[in-house]
Amino acid sequence: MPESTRRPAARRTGGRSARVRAAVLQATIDVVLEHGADGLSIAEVAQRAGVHETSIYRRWGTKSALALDAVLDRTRTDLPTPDTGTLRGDLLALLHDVAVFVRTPVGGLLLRMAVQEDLAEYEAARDQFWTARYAVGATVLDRAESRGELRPGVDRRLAFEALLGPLHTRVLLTREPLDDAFLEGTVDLLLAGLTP
Amino acid sequence: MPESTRRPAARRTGGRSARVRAAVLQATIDVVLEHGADGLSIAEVAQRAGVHETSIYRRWGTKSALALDAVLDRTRTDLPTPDTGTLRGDLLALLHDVAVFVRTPVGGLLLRMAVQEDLAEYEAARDQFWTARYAVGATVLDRAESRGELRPGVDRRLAFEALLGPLHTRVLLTREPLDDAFLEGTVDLLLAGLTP
DNA sequence: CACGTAACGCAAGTCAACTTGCATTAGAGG
DNA sequence: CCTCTAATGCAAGTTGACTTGCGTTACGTG
Repeated sequence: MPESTRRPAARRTGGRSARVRAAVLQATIDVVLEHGADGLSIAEVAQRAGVHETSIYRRWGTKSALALDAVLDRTRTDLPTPDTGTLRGDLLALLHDVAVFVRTPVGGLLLRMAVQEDLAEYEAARDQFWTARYAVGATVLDRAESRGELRPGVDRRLAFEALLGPLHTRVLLTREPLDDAFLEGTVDLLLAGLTP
Repeated sequence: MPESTRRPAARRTGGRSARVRAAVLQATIDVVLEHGADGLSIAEVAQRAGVHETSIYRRWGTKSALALDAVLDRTRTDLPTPDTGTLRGDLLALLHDVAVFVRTPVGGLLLRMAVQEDLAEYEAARDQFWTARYAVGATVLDRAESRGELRPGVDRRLAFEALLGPLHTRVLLTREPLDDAFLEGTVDLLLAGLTP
């Protein structure tokens, strides 16, 4: 039978598939929150979800892919766009929101998994995530410029990286605390610069 | 026999132990560079090093610990302290050196492994690493202050985090390229700040 | 409501990380 | 040179990630 006469291989959207997926992702989150990211066991997830191990392997393939999908499913990636009236207030609100998110168990896990390079299939998701975040930063900076609070010619992307970079460094590498002094210090340094 | 009468359990420093350690670490680096970090196999390392698997497991315990030890053994953690005569030149040289390092296979691997949290035993090494790096940054900033190039009251640690943070974000999260425009843009933004 | 098939259940097996108990070897100290 | 023992060699086993082949179920479609 020629391939062209067949239906376009309609996927099963609702019903059992959706139930299995929801149960597995929920069980995955539960296990990760209980035993940590390294304590994730496919066998335990399968048992809790009332599903056979094979079903998990056929749909997700690897443990990493399952964990990432579960975390992404629980993550609202849309960062609220602050509008406090001042650039300093907006940057501080942005940085604070991100700090709250990465201190969440799910948020911290997402950040650490994003560092792993073995998940080529999620490149699109990564690009979409950062594009959305950079758009929030650009909006904040555009508003500041229209208020005359921004030095002309500032690259939006560089500025946003300068805002979030120190936070990422602390969380992922040095593991120093994200206290208010750090958040405010980062924003004030970014606003004023190093030169007199 | 009371413990106090025994010799202080002299470790075998030279000889076979040292040879085995060197051979295993060299083989580990070779395998990682060939097959990538995920393609590291203890069996292959043991075979190449002419050593039994058990010896590796008894000394390093886990695959992660072995990989980290091999990378640290190959890493000169001392970052040269630049002295170009200007703050901008020094910051650019610092950032450039770090960029070159993290683009090295071993450097990139070290950075990614530092993110993993399951190696509690290496906390001391991490603290020492970052303390040394921050000292380099502080020296550069101190010299700039004595030349009158630095705004008074700048926190050394925050300034250094602001310099390296964007680079870490690009390498680990967004995976954008580390071209010269990025390095110079980051330094110039840090120097001038966002405000007019 | 009947049919086709995507998705699931089940059993069996592969592979590599990691463990354990015991024999053997080779440095370090006397 | 002799002894003690830390470190290695060796064999056997455990565990969990991941695969494969096949029969079964239940959702989607006519």
